Amino acid sequence: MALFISTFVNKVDRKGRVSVPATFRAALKGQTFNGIVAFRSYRGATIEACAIDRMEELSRSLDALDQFSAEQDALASTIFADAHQLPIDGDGRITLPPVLAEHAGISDAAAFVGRGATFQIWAPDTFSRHQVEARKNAAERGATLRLVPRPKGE
Amino acid sequence: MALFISTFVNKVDRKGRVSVPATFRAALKGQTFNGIVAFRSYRGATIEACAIDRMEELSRSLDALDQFSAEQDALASTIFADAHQLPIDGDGRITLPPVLAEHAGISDAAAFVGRGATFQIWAPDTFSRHQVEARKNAAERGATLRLVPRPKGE
DNA sequence: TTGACGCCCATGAAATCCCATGTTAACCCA
DNA sequence: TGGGTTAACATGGGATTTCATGGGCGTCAA
Repeated sequence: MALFISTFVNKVDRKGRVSVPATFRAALKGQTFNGIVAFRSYRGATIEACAIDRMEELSRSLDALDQFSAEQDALASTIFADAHQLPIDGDGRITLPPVLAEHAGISDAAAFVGRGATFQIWAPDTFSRHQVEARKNAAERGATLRLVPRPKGE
Repeated sequence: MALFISTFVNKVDRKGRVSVPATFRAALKGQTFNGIVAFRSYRGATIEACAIDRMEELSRSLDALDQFSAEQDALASTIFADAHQLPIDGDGRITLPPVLAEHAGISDAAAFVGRGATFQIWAPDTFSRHQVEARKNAAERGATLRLVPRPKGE
């Protein structure tokens, strides 16, 4: 299972390219598609990203719903239609599509933020503000987490 | 596993030809039929499309319904009877049959919309309106998708 | 003959690959 | 432990290929 940890800030060059942090690339090894899948977050000014495996899982989950149902339709067009497949080039970089960069307010630098099985891409200053908020929030609410037992065979 | 992701808008030339997005073509590789299967959606002004493999799956699912039932008959005649096999030419294009183009209101451009295992073909402006709706719908209902565990051996 | 269709080629723009460089971090050896 | 060497990585720019798109030509059938 791919694990994305820590935060890295890299530059965006005039072609719109950014290096994907080396540790993230390592986590992506052995996928059927050498790259990431990215889409606009519907919760804020950030880009959500994950490996293609996760999309395959999502697709299977969609198949479990009734084909041609309204629910299936809404989810499919929200998740898959808006996603972008970003291949990683020989130098470990991706090119950010303008739509995504604008949504996140990214211009000359991008912050890669690990979230476990997925990660996010932020404009660095937007992220620092967000992080302060999130920490405060967690402290106030005394957020806790219960560990889920490991599935068999992993 | 074939996965159709993202949205691409391509032009329709005066012969009725459209380029199938390169990534979609890649997802279609290794099929028994080099092309797509397309039929009019009965839910809206769009064309449903998928690989030939998917039709075989649908056929199996259809067999699981009661033979001669109203539902089985409805699906069989809306999907299979209406389906067109559209071969992909040497330049990666298909020719849209007038019946389908008219149903979707497509004239000079077509939007290829990924939905995981399948995709849709829309008139670009019709689709943008639909997408706004779908997003709102998904957000309101807080629609989430329970991830289905990965099958063994994958 | 005319139109539908398949096949081939030309073109411009955009995406991708390739190489060069500086900088930082890891490593090794005395 | 400290200094020097090496390797990994991020980054910039140029070269090359892919891709979408337009058009032409021959074939076949109505």
